[in-house]
Amino acid sequence: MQRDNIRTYSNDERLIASRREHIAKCAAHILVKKGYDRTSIREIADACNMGMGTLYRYVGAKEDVLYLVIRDGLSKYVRFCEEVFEELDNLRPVEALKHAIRQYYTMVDNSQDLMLFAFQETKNLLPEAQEAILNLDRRIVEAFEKLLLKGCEEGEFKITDTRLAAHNIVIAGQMWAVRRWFFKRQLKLEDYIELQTEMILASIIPRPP
Amino acid sequence: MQRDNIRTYSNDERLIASRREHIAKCAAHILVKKGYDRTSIREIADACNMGMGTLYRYVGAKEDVLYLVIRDGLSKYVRFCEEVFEELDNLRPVEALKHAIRQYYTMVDNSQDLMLFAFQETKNLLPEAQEAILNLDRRIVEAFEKLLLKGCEEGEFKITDTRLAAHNIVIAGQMWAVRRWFFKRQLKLEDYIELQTEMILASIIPRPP
Amino acid sequence: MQRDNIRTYSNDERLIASRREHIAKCAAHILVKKGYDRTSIREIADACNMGMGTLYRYVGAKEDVLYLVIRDGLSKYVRFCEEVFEELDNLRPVEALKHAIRQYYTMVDNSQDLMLFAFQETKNLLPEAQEAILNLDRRIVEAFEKLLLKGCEEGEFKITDTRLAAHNIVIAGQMWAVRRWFFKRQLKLEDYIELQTEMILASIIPRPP
Amino acid sequence: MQRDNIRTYSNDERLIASRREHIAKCAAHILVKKGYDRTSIREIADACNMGMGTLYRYVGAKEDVLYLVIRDGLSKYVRFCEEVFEELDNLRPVEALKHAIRQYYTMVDNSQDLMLFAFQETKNLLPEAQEAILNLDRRIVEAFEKLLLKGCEEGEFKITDTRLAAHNIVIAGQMWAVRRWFFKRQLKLEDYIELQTEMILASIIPRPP
DNA sequence: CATGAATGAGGTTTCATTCAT
DNA sequence: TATGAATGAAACCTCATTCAT
Repeated sequence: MQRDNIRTYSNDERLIASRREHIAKCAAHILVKKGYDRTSIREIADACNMGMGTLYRYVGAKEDVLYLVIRDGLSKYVRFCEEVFEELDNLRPVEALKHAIRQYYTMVDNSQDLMLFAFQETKNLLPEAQEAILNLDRRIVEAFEKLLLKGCEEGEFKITDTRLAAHNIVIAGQMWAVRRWFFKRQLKLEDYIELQTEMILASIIPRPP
Repeated sequence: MQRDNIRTYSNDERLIASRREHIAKCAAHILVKKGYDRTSIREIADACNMGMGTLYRYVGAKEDVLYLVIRDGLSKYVRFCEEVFEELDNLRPVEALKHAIRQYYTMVDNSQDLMLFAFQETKNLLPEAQEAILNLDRRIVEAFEKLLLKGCEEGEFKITDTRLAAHNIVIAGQMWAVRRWFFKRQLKLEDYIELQTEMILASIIPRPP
Repeated sequence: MQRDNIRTYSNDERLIASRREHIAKCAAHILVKKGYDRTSIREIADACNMGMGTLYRYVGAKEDVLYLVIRDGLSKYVRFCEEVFEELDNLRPVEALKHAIRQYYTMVDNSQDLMLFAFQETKNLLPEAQEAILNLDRRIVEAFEKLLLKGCEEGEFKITDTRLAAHNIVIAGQMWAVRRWFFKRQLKLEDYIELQTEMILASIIPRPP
Repeated sequence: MQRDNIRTYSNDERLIASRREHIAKCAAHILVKKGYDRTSIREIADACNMGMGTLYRYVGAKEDVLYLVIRDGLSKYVRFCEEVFEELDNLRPVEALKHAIRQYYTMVDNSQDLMLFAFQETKNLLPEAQEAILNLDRRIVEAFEKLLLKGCEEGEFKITDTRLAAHNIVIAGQMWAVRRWFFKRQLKLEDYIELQTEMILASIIPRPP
């Protein structure tokens, strides 16, 4: 796996895909909870209601499970974002951005553990797999960038580097998960969204001369 | 260690401190390069030019080496920042902030690997040790907050939540290390600093009515 | 193990039991010969014709091997004694006791090494496991006590404290194993049995007024 | 040591002897409490208020400390017994034996821990050292045997094998230490002495025809 | 296709002993 | 003479992976 040319014992592509999805679903919880290195294959197999041998029919190495879990978890949200953002097309740019930020930050809040996990454990993947994960991240950034570009075109935003601006928006969202120890005591998600939105808008809405 | 009341076999506080510093210095490179879980005690000891037994005279467990490395690396920069920021006192707030950002981001750039490492591996520490590390982070945030508050008092900045704003500045800096895969291909540090400074200022400098 | 609720990786109770028996059998010789602390897990595994990992599937810690060996060895003999003593029911008390002593002392002689081993190493077990071992010892004492009590009832013995007397009989037998260095040079088992029997009887057969 | 031809760094025989006595005294408690294998040289040295290096000036190996402790502890009591038994010369044999038993059993009771320790750990000594320890045991047996022989000569005892009888007396005493778990719950030392004395006498006092 | 028993390399940690000071 | 820092062999134990069933 990971390289998508993993040696597998099965030839039924359909079965393989479905089993891998099952694995990604079931292994997520225990991996996220215990950490990659501290979770054994046995525990993963148990969590998947499989024998260890069976697990290895659909996965080439432990690392592959990690990849499946992260990819499955993140791509779900990427797709969700892309769909949601699509629907914002008929809103004014500022409104669209506000909605997008809210959606994204809420989504991050809902899957804090997974995000943090992906942040910490992606390093354990092979370079190719890492790249695949990072691409998911890129797609989110690009989705925001699209909104920003549209705003620029319509003259509502003034941004030197839209890619960077989009990036900052995404980062600020992820930080809600990664640095929750910092915020949680003094800030509610709702406040966080509001404050960050305010700051973001302040930095991209052109000021009168 | 970690709790700073580790069982040690030596009573010479001076020696312990110096050896631990040595360990923090020498272990950093290999730990950062290979990752905590993939580096064995034997490798760490070798990197420190010590026998394994000697290492364990100054450290209660492998985890302690991780703590030493992270704490040593980060605290060096925290102290550096605090000192540098002190000297910005006589500058106008905007200038002071610009300088501070430049200093901090440059510093992050210089110790990219360590920052990323700390980000990914702090989770392996005991809660108490984690807290100690996070406190270092807090001090940086507070140092920036101080600058922002001064700017607000002097009427040059207008910020709803200075803590959050300071936090965003720090995050953006750390992101240069954590997400270098994202930037490196298209942005030089100098550009990054300039662009981020621009966006940050835009979000905190009050606009004329 | 030891507590009989050891964490095991297998669920097949039958297999576990059979493997543990195998371990008890195979590990006995080397453990008895080299001593518990001086025998490594690797040696034990070799003696069992197993990989170390396999050994640990059926045992939670090295200590458990010790428990298995001692329990297996002793319980075999306890059962043997209880069965043999049962058959002495129709003999006159004096004859029954004589037979019992002979049987027990002979048995001790046959398993000298194990008895000595059990004596010396039981201290390494967890309290619960120690208790289990000591209970085996108690059963032997009780078996003898039953014979003594019967003799008292029938007026053939006169004993102030039957428990203590039974205890002495057992001790004298075990001493043949524990202190063989003392006896072996000057006494054959046969002589030892005869002399001890004589002294024991002298101390419990009432003398005519 | 042990072989009394240990390589030592000192030439001052007097100093060596005094240091070794010191070691035997100071190490006894911790060794008895924690067991030989579970006590480290460091702990022993600490207990002796010495550096580890210093300890090794007077001792050739860890085993030697064990030997010193056991020999020192036991010989103290052997000498005590021999002296006490000497003073019983003018008593009638029965009375003398009664006193001797009481003295010995009481002594065992006072040094239960050491006796048990010696019992369990002597096996860790070199054969020569084991022999030295066992000789101490022999001396006690011989002391009792002397009393028994005197009684036989004076016609008050009738014993087939005085050595064995003496041995049984000693064993019964040591059992108070070794099997305290068995007795302690139901028997006080005083009772134990009385009962054992009764049984011993019954087995050696000739009965009228 | 499914299973889990078996494996042994390799992990962390301890400790008896030496030797420079 | 006294010290204790340094050492590395060897201890116990885990676990990713294979393969016979």
